[in-house]
Amino acid sequence: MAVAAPKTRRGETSRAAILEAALDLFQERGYDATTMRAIAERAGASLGSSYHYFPSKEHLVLEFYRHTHVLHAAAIAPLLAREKDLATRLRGTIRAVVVTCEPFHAVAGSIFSTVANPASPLNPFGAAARPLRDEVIQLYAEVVSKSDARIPSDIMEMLPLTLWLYQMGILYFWIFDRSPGRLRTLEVIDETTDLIVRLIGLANLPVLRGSRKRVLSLMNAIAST
Amino acid sequence: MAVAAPKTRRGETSRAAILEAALDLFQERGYDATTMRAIAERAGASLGSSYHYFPSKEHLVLEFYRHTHVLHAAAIAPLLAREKDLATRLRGTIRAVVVTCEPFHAVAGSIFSTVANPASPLNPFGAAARPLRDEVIQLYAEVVSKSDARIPSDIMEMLPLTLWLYQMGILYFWIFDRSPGRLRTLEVIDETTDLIVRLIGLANLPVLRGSRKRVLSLMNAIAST
DNA sequence: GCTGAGAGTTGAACATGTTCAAATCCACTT
DNA sequence: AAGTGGATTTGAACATGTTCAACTCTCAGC
Repeated sequence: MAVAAPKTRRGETSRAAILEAALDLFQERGYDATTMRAIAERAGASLGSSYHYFPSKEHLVLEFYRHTHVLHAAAIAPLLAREKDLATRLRGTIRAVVVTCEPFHAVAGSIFSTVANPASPLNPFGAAARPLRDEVIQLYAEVVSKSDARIPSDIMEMLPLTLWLYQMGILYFWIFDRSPGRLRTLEVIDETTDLIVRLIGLANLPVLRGSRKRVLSLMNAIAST
Repeated sequence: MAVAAPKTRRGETSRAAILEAALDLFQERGYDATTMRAIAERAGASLGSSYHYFPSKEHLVLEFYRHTHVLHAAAIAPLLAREKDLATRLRGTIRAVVVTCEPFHAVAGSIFSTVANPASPLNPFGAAARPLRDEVIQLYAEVVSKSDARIPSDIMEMLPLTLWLYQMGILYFWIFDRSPGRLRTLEVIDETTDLIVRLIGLANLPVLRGSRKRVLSLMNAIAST
């Protein structure tokens, strides 16, 4: 593995060509059917060059995720700037996730299996994925904090991480969704986002205080591993 | 892929030798470091023979999983026969899962990624894995139904499936757990099983009725997909 | 213009999961 | 005993992710 940032203009061009070829081919054929040789060929580079800039095929998928994240963030920016209602912000954000990923639905399954593997450097909980993960969590922090909802600080603290996990759950459901226009996923999103906001409101009930504290401290313990 | 059940005594012997060699090597060296050639060699068979009985290396891992399920069911039988308290039954059952799987911790990542792969016919939500899945869910149905807890029927209906999902979550946490004796996982199990039982008790509160109905009907809708 | 060091490139070589057509074995029939 | 058909076994061949030592290119400093 020889991870290397390009240091010349020529290097930048090569790296960009390889990445673009990879993203295109992943969309066209899926992850498994895309060989490193095919990527190199389409990029007009050699096999070795690909490995000069990307330590492994899986690292190319990570770039793929980064790409969709950028698209997603751009897509929801107007909504987040305009809307103050938490349920609306959350629903719009999660809906935008599946809408943004829609072009990749056919290949999402094979990519998911790679990513779910705890041994993979791509694993969302691993170190390699940390910068991207933090960015996404930060996005959910903004969804919540710039809404007009009044949320207890202990919940507020865990909410972005929780919503990130929730988003992954939705994506997993979405992968299986064969309904036309992915309507079922959208319905589930509408129902669950509404439920989440409602349950946050209920968390202040005295009878729930004990469990709430326990749940939050448990999540804190797990997250700080 | 040429999946084949052995039809002679000789075939049974070969299949058993290959499986045993695989299980041994997985434990000794882990999944990645175990090559199909090494399995064949230790089994005294040829490379092609392994593929005659097991369509892929991952299928060998799946046999591993089936094996641990049998061990797990046997391990908790006495507890389930004796104990009536739901929290105790649940805690014991889940603890037994990770204790049973402990020798295979190093391989578990591959098992999980195999199982989580939406494209694979072995996916737990797919048809091929249905027998094993139903067996596990049935086991959780027994954990709940033969306890002395009084549980509303609508919750009772979704609980086994939910607990099966919960078990998968615990296993995923356990895979990442590097603490000595996997103590962190055991702590999380104790805390979460207790929380689950407590939350079931709270579900009857009038103020939670609405959300409870919505959550359950959502889960029903998802499960019946 | 020459040179050298470092950046970039190359493709052969390797390891390993998987396939497959041919060879071998064996229980049974005739 | 010879034949037969299916089960079993074999290992060479293939596909593909990855490594690496050698090669080429570029350009700053002289």
